[in-house]
Amino acid sequence: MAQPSRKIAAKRQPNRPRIAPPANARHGRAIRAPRATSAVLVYESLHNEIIALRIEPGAGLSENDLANRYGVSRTPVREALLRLADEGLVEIVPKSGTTVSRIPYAQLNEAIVIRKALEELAVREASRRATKSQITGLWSLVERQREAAKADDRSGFHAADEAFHAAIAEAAGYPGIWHLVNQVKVQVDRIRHLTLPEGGRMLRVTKEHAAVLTALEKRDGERAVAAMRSHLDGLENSLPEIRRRNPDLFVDQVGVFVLPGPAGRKTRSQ
Amino acid sequence: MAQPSRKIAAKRQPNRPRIAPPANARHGRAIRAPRATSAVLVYESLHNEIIALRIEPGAGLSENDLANRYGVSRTPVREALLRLADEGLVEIVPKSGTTVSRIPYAQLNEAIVIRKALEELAVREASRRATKSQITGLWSLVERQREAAKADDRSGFHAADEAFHAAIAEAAGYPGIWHLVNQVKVQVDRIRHLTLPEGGRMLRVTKEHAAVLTALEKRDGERAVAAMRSHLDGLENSLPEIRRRNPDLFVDQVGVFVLPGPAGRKTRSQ
DNA sequence: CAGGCACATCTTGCATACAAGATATGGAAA
DNA sequence: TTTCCATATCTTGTATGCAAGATGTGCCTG
Repeated sequence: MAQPSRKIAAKRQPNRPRIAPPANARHGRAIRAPRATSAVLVYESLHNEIIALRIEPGAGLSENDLANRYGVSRTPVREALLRLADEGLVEIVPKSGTTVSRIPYAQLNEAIVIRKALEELAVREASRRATKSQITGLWSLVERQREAAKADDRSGFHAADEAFHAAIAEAAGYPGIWHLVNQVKVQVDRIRHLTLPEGGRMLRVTKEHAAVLTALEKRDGERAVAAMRSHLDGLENSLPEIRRRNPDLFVDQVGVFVLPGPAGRKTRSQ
Repeated sequence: MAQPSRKIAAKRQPNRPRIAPPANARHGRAIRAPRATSAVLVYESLHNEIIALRIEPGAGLSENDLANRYGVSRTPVREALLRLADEGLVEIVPKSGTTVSRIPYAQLNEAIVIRKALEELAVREASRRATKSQITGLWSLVERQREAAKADDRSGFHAADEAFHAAIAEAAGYPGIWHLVNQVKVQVDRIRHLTLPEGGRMLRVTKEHAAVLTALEKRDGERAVAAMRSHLDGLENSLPEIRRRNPDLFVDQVGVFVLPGPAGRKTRSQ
């Protein structure tokens, strides 16, 4: 491949956009205003399927198969897979194949610790800077969440949960924190569906949010941080039990052999 | 686009890799063991050019031009640009064009604050968990940095600087922190070359690292955190002056019009 | 029966052609 | 002169074909 022959600058380029693109990409991958292209649709579909564990960790993905399945060509499928690989949800081996990543168990604890650090920063700052209207909005989110919990609407509950955390970051003046948290918690999200429907969990989480918000409203930053911390401790403790129940979904260390023969447990999807 | 007709799982797929891919993707984009493909080479080249401001913020990039310049087809160029767009270094407007992002000034402070939170977490934990050999390795990095500073080797100095921070995260047992920090500080890196060669800066930074490490070695976590914090405060204060000297490189808010006519200052590259 | 090697067949990486939309340009009309 | 519109030409998005490597299969050889 040739090196660029000269400094890149500006021969006349007649078709240059005059409007700065929408404020999507903040710190990185993040939201990216859906361009509604086939590639984005495929990406979102695969992302959801993988996060929801509807595609089994370790399963093979073929660009051709996916292209047929979605009725598009390999090009947008490939674009989607490359983004998923950057997120760590699939693993591409150059001339060989692409598989859905197993959940890297060692990263789960790390992800939770990092998330706590980021969200504590957010809630501390939000306690100082949140406006009255932002606090009102947060209360309405808590209320919406309570309603979803009572109606046993898990999907709506989860949506309100995410909106709450995003709004905290927004109120802190650091909206990028929520984007980062979203990146960090990708693998953690995959085990969300594995938590047993422990009775009253949703109402408990709602109360924890309310506790955070009560402290925040009183501008008691440290108490808000503590409440957020204990809120986020919830999942961490249940990790070992979840793994015990679903051993095949996890992997200890990436880069090791997966024993395929009769000696090892058959871990490949088929 | 058709929806996938049935649950994705496992018709027989003869060519499935048996070796788990190398442990590249940790939390996200991150390192990704260089696949030495054309797309990666183009990506790395463009990434470096943009970070070093050798390509002007606001300049237009055409896939065709880049393909010619690098002597490859549009396909790998496109793959590189998509990754850069996810990182926030370029902005793609669908059927119109691609430009190098201007530096979003508002995000710089946020990035620095987030970085501080992450690195404080890392150094606190490293103070507890670092092994003797890790501490020895850190001292050698400080020494290497001191040598580069004395030799006025800015590039070597910067490499050692980054290695030091990465090693702290490693010693903390949270290597993913460094990957996150790398993502967060992308835009900040772009103004690194704009700092005036304030005399003795490199030696001062080296001393700050030594202070962090001295506290860490004594297992005095809080003092190490404080040292790291003041270390990272350095750049934050110089932001306004840097912007004052290079107003065209920055943008306040994304999503606004860029006045192209004679009424406004001509901000496009050509 | 065991080991090894050639080959068929899959995989991803890249090049190229086409499609559809956005912008700039130039001329026509007021 | 100013405004508007048709159009040429650029842009990115997608489809498709080819290339090169990797893996599984089965025959061949010992």
